[in-house]
Amino acid sequence: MRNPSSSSSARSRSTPATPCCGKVGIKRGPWTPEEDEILANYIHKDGEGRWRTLPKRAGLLRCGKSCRLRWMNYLRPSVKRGRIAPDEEDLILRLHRLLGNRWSLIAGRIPGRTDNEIKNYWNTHLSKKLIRQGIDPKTHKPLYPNPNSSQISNIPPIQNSNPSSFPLEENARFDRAIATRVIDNFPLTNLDQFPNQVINDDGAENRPSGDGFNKGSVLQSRHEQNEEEDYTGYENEDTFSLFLDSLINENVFMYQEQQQLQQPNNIPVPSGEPVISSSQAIHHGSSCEAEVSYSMAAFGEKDGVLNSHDLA
DNA sequence: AATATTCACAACCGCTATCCG
DNA sequence: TCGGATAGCGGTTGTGAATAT
Repeated sequence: MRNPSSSSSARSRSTPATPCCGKVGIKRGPWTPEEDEILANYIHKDGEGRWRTLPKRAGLLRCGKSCRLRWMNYLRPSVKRGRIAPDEEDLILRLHRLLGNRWSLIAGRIPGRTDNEIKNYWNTHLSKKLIRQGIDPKTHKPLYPNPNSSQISNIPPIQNSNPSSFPLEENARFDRAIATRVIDNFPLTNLDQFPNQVINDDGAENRPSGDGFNKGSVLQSRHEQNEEEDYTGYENEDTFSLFLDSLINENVFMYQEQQQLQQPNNIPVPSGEPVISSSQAIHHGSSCEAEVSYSMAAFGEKDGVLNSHDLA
């Protein structure tokens, strides 16, 4: 991996002089350690935000957009460096299967990883890996439905970091059934209101004010201002977060049961999906356990909970 | 050793959503 | 209501490093 700060600003040579902010004389290309230090020191002193005017205030010959990107993707203390771990890779696969190219949403569930990093990792590693396995990385469906006509039949399968997460197609059917139902109940704006989350040293999750957290904080302030009104967005946010957490743990029914406790008859189950029986499981406690077993069997896991050793 | 190719990823671009006067 | 400013997102580009020939 090349050192992003040590290389010369070759991009500025090769790219036409059309700075993203429309200003001439703005430096582009790789950041130098000196620039990094100036930016980091300034943000530590004055905080994030007001990116357009930040370069001038900090004394940088960069556009605000570039400063923001550099801070978000590289300089932020919460950014984790290093290789994507197998369990992180597996989580990316699962979340992508559920959310598609919603990189910021995916990144929000993987502490310390940025959307850009996950996007890059997907494009350079995971999408190719899925293709080699005969799986369409966009749909997570088989590229060649008929195995007899498979053009990749002679290609040995890639060993997945977490074999229990495959076969993907089985999982995808299940996940999409859930996702369809949930996304229908969480409009796009609500989905996008889920900020990245930062894990504190003590392990608690916070929602700081920068890096996409503005929407969440605005949402909260709106909620506080309109407590008298029938406003459900904030509840949806918590519910969706809970849902994603449950997916991460592969315990979808924990989510569903909490849904039932909070809002009975909240999410209609579409017909024709295998998960439809889960609603029966909720309403008929005796069949719940069997349905959990069925659904989790599709994930190749036991007891419906994804343990850390399962991911290792 | 020289050259070509592939890989990995930082950075940029264009666009959209939201805020705010 | 409108329009400018701002923040954020996802797609794409282009570079240096690594590897193959």
